[in-house]
Formats: sequence, C-alpha cells, structure tokens
Amino acid sequence: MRIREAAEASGLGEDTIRFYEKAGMLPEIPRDRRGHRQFTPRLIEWLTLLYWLRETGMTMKQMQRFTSLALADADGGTDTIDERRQILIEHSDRLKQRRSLLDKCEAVLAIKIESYGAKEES
Amino acid sequence: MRIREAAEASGLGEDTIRFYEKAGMLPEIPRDRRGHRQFTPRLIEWLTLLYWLRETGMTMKQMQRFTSLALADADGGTDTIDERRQILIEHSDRLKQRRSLLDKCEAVLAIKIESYGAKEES
DNA sequence: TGCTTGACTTGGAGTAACTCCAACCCGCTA
DNA sequence: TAGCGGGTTGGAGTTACTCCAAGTCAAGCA
Repeated sequence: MRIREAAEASGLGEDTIRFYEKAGMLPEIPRDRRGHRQFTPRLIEWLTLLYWLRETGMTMKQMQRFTSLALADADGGTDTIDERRQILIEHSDRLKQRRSLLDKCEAVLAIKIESYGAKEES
Repeated sequence: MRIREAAEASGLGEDTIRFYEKAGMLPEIPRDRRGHRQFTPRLIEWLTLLYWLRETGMTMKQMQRFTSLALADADGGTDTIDERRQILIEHSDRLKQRRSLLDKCEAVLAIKIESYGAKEES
C-alpha cells in the first residue's frame, strides 16, 4: 500500500503520516527500491489506532510512549502490556470527562439559544 | 473586579484575557485612573461563555465573529440575533458530532483493552 | 519617604500538532 | 525524449495560546 492509500484508509493525512514517522510514533516502514513507503496491514491498523487517539485528544508525547512500549515488545513479548493497557484506560477515562464537559456546554448553549429565541419573539 | 479575579471566575488565564481583548473578542473593558481593567459582571459572563466555547473547540475566528455581532447590537438592537443564534446552534451540533466520536473511540479502546487483558491471562 | 505589591505596557520566544510548499527525483508511457 | 504522476525531503507557516523580560506607574503601608 502506498502512502496515498494508507492516508485514506487510516483517516490521517499524508503529511501527518510522514510527520508521525519522523517523530517515532510508527514502527519501521519498509521501502521499495525507489524509497517509497510500503504500508503493511499491520501498519494501517496502527495508523488507524493513532487516528482515533489523536481525534480524541491524546497528546503526541503519550502516543510516542505508547509506540515505544509496543516496539519494545515487538518480538512477541508482553513485558509492557500492563503499561500499555494503563495508558488506554486513562485515555478512556479522559474521554468520559470530556464527554461530560461537552454535555455541560451543550446545556449552557441550549439556554443561551433559548434566550435568543425569546428575544426574537418579543 | 480585577483581572486576577476575572481570570479565576471565568476559567481563562490572565494572559488569555489580555490576548482576547487585543484580538477583539471582548466588549470594551472599562479602566480605572491607573489604567487597570475593571471587570463588570456582564464581562465576566462574556468571558465565561468564551471559556466554554474555547473548551469545546470553537475557533477564535468564530468567537471574533460572534463578538462583533454582539457589539453591533450593543445598543439593545436585535439585528444580528439570528446569526448569533445560528452560530451557537452550529456549535452545539458540532458538540453532538464530537460526542458520538468520543463514544465510538471509547468502544474501540474497550476492545483494545479487553484484548490486552486476554493476552495477559494466557 | 521609601518599599512592596499588583497591574499595566510592548515585544518576543516557545509550544503543540500539524499543514503546506518548493524543489527535486524516479519510473513509466506515448 | 519529454512529460506525467506520485513519491521524496526540508523548511516555512498556522493556530491559539502561554510564558517570560523589561520597564512603568499608582496605591498602600511602616
């Protein structure tokens, strides 16, 4: 798979993928003889996970940590699984907080919108 | 109210308030004879709304637009109310989308976390 | 009277996380 | 052989702050 397709499949942009690679947030990407990146299904899966984590506000630092843990266990080890799971659990908790914030804001907006409606009717 | 208290009350930082003022996102702030800003309850309310809008991802551009509309109607007019309400409704819609995205991600993470748990048990 | 405190100003640097662009290369088709 | 499409790199630009630095100025206290 070329970078174009990888971008489409994962939801990330081409530039973002290259940027993530430079920042050490991806496993090694094989290249063909032209130097073009060749994306494996495993890489696509990884990119897709990063896409979701980014979309929901995980920082690059955490993603880098997460990646480095996964790479440390790349040979099938499980030494870092606890920490990796912990990272995901904490992120999941942040999502819950975030959602309640959105709910709160939505309520505030509803009141504000309502008040505009009232003014218009008067 | 001084800037310190305004910051505390609204949730924004002091620098951010000054920054927002420069960027034309606030009504005029009265000053005392020293040149210090004097925050009225109305201003605090405004800052608090901006805080929520920012927290939930509204861009400065939109906030600037929103402010300029409100200022155009500052004398009690209602000419811009339709557009202002529209802005808030659209933002509220974005929040709804955002929340469903969070839900989706939470589900993805739950599966991922589950899979780590399984590996650990084996 | 002088000191401290708090706020003020302008200006600029740093940060996160992209995003876009210029310049270049490389293999393929007409 | 020229042009095209799709890569490549490095670097500049963007958004929205955030954090100083350096200097001023008025009020309140000892």
